[in-house]
Amino acid sequence: MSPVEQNAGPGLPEGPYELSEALVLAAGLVPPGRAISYGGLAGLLGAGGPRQAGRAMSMAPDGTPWWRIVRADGTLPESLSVRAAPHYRAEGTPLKGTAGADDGAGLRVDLAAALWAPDAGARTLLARLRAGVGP
DNA sequence: AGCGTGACGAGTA
DNA sequence: ATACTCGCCACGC
Repeated sequence: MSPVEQNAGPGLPEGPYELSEALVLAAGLVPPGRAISYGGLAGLLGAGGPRQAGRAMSMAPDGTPWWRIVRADGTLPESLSVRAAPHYRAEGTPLKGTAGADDGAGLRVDLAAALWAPDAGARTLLARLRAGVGP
């Protein structure tokens, strides 16, 4: 099964989408071991901005891989970083400066290495999200 | 309407 | 690398 099918399943819900909903769905397309910034996620949708992406993640339902959406510098707020640590370890997400806190505080994702570049399938789904969020 | 807040980001010192 | 400022923009009071 392809990574895209694994994450997107049979297909996206019918639009139109709330922007926050589209952002959550887009986050769900990010494969394990990869990551993208809040601003980057919004950029892929061509709508909203980093602050909206952050707010969407804060409200995201369980099951949303929120730890794959990080700040532009690869960090997350401390409390979130601690909760994200086990996921990064399990997914083998490229990290930078792994030395430091063992509790996962202050982790920094190596975005240069982990940055998610949507494949053809994901780009198709993103295009559908873009089309559904505008109107 | 104004005003503070926030899972942001870029620029400057 | 750290600290601080500004711009951003949706929300809630």
